[in-house]
Amino acid sequence: MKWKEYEAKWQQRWDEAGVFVPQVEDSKRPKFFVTVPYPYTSGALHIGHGRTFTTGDVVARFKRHRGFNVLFPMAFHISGSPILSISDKIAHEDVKTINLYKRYLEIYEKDLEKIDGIIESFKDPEKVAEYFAGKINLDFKSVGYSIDWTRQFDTGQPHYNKFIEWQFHKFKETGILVKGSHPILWSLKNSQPLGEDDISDGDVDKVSISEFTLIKFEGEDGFFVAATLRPETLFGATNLWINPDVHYVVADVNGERWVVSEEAVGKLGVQGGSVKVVKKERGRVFLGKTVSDPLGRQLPVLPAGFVDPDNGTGVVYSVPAHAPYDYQALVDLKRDAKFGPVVSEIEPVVIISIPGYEVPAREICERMGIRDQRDSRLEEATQEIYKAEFYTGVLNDKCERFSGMLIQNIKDEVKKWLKQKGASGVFYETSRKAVSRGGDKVVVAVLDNQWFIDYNHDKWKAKTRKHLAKMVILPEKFRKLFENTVEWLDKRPCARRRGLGTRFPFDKEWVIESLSDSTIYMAFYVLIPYLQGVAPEKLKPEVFDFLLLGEGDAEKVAKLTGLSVEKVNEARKAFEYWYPNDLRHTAPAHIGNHLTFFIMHHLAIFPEKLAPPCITLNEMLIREGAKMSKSKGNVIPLNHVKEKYGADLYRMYVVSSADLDTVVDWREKDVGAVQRKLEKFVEIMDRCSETTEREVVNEIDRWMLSRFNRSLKVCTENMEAFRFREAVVEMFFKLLNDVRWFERRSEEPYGLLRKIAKDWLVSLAPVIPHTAEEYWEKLGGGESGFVSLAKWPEANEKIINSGIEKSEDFVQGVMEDIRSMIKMAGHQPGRIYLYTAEDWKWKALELVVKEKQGALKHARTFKDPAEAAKTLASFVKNRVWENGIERLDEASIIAGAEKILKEEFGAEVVVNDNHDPMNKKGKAMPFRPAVYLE
RNA sequence: GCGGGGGUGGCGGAGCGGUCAAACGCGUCAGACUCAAGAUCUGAUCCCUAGUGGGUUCGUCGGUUCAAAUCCGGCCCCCCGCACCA
Repeated sequence: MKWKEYEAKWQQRWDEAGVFVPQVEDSKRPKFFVTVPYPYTSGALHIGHGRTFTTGDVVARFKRHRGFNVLFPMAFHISGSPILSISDKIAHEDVKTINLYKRYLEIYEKDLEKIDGIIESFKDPEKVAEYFAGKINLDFKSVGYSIDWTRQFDTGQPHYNKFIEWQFHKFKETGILVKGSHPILWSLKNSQPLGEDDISDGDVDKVSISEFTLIKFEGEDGFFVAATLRPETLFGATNLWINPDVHYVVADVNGERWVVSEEAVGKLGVQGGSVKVVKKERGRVFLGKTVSDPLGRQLPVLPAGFVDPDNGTGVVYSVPAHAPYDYQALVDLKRDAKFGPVVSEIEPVVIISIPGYEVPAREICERMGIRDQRDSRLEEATQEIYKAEFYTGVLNDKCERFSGMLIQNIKDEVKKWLKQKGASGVFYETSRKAVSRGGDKVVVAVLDNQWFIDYNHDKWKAKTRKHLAKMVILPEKFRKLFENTVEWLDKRPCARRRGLGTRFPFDKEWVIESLSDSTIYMAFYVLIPYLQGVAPEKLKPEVFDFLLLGEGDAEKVAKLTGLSVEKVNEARKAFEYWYPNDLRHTAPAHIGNHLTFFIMHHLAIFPEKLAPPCITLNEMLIREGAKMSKSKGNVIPLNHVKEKYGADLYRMYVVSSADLDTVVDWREKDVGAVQRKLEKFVEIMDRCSETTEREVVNEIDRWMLSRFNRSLKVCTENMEAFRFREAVVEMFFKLLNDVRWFERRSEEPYGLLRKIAKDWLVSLAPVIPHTAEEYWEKLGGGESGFVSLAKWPEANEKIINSGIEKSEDFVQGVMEDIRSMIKMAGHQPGRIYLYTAEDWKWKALELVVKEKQGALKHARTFKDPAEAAKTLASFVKNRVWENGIERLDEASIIAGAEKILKEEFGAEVVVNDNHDPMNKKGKAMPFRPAVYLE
């Protein structure tokens, strides 16, 4: 295909001419600063990622045509743990990872020999980042993004680190940075935090952290510590359960003596406790003993096989009235020789009232016919009771101060109360049993000295709500998601133990978390041209204070950095010129974190006028109805676009096939349809470039120009409103159909089309820039520079002519009628007679348009009042006034369309002839001539 | 569970109070071109009807209105997010 050639050609020319590298200007030309989040460089990007960047590029290009000085920069994100994990895995010869990356490399490397060497280099994480950054850069160029690459950086660079350090200094000054402890998923074996990616099946079956309440039961060996998710059930406890066959330990925990399972003691050790094991015992050793609960009651310790030593503490208190497992275990134990007598004295204590139950656990076990405590249906029974109790349960008078309260309201209250009594603590457990990809068990650890960003700090949220209300969010339906996110954001850890990025400035053991280091970096794009020559260690916070906030003075910054005072002032001026970031465009997936941080961090540091004014979003892209994923093997890398489809086809498809808030479905068949349209467009442009421009000679020429200007008007309005699909459908697809019609109707279509060809090219240049450049040059536009920088055409309203368009609609309507009649008749006519409506029918129509229902009373004034009444009534029924009907000279319009009618039907067309054997004349209505075929 | 978004023809999807039997595309059918296939072009594609007319449709059940795919309420179903993950 020829466009492969010209796409590369124009990309190179743009590059050489620096077309997309803007300068700070003093002129009145307004600036427009647009960003799309920098990609994470752990692998190849695919056409789904490309959708977002393409949309951003369309905006950037459109704004350029509209006279803005546009800054559209790009950088690369390498912060966080994924790239590090990849390197680690490759260094450890992880076959799966190595194969995955080999496949990635095959996308880019023709020379397969080189792949092993590159993989080898990936043992260094920086090489991974560097490699993919380089490739993504080329991918982006290959689809024609109008990016200013002179500002490219990555988030591991020392200059960037200094900038992020400054950001956190600011956070500290404002008081939003706080310190505390925090639970995370952890590998006990490697003493390392585990992210979703590190956990086996972590992506499909998420592991979350559950908070258990520890409750202490005092016995002669120390405290038996039970872990529960439902501390309020303590009031109904009747005994403790211990698994007789597993190992328990007696240990010193924070100065107290505790009895817990062997598994639990390891977990306690990483949850902030100081733990020392005193001795290890089989569970059965403790059976039959008595403990006292926090309410002062004496409870027996009994055996139960269902107790899992690896869930919670392996010590469970029994609530037989409400927990089916507990109830059934007691029933089972009644038959036991040793414990039977003790058990028979135990009565379930009902503490929660729910409709339909007296003693819920007993009734459900009996109803379901549970056999024993190994019965698998106990799980189901438990769920049912728990659910009912959570939503409808009310604590009864056995629950002291909590009686009468709803379960769902009191959990935290009970925890607080138990804590005050000194009878409880907190224990974290994973929501499911999980192992890391390396095979070690996943537990929960509590990190002390964790740094948080406190999103609830002071007036921050109030300020955010206020600003958000003023922001433009498009599509508007995503606004609610922002509002909700602002509400639920709480303290969020912002430093991690592991990962690439910027060291936490107040504690260098930590690394700034990767979402928190990419929220105000748009400012860095503005500064980077000025900072590149400065040694990073010279970039003290004072430097950024001046450049970004105007605090301090240029002389001091010049001294600190070694830059000249002029240069420093220039940098400050650049920032004042470009900021705020007029538009941030990305995917809705980021609303729940990145985008909201983006807004809030700006508000925390900058004056409100520099906070983001506008965010636009586009949905994802799927392929043939299915999500693209590595495992399905249906991913199309962005790199394949230029070879397989061509950049302009890809861009046109992505923009035209769905609105921003709708998923794009990449369907090969539909892509082919768009391709044919593009080919048609190119063919028209070729013809235009081979012809000389001619003047308007007839109505059909006027029609074409009217259509063009109308489309241009609609297109411009939609582009301005970010409705790109609509804009392109109008300016490309509909207009192509019009041109096709015009080709049939006009003797010399291309001479006339040449008049509008250049404007047409500019209006499509944001979407198909390469084709636009190519034909811009062919049509002689090149003398005035690149089409990418051409002025957007203005629709000429004076040329838009509804009357002419109506006439043409009329011709098409007549053709349709004739066609359907021929179809019904089943044979070709030799002659087609058309009869237009008589004058009085037009008068009737006009009367109804003017007087609506009132027109009916004028029936008498017509020659044939009965006929007139019927006609008037039908016009009223059809509410004809809503269309603002204008009278057409139908006979002469048909005469003007003689050529196409003849061509189409291969028959002579006769208008208003006296020959009317079927008496059709009377059937004619305005806009609907009667037809007789002969 | 909480929060958000949706359910339109054989399919993907526009439409979001009247010009709607519903854009555009895919698929299917017919015709043209071709030795033929493919591509391309032209047309048809809810049902009835020698035509501009009638009938039944937009998850489901109701309601508001002269008028509803479009507004309101109930119900059913699907998708997405819920934090330390980029």
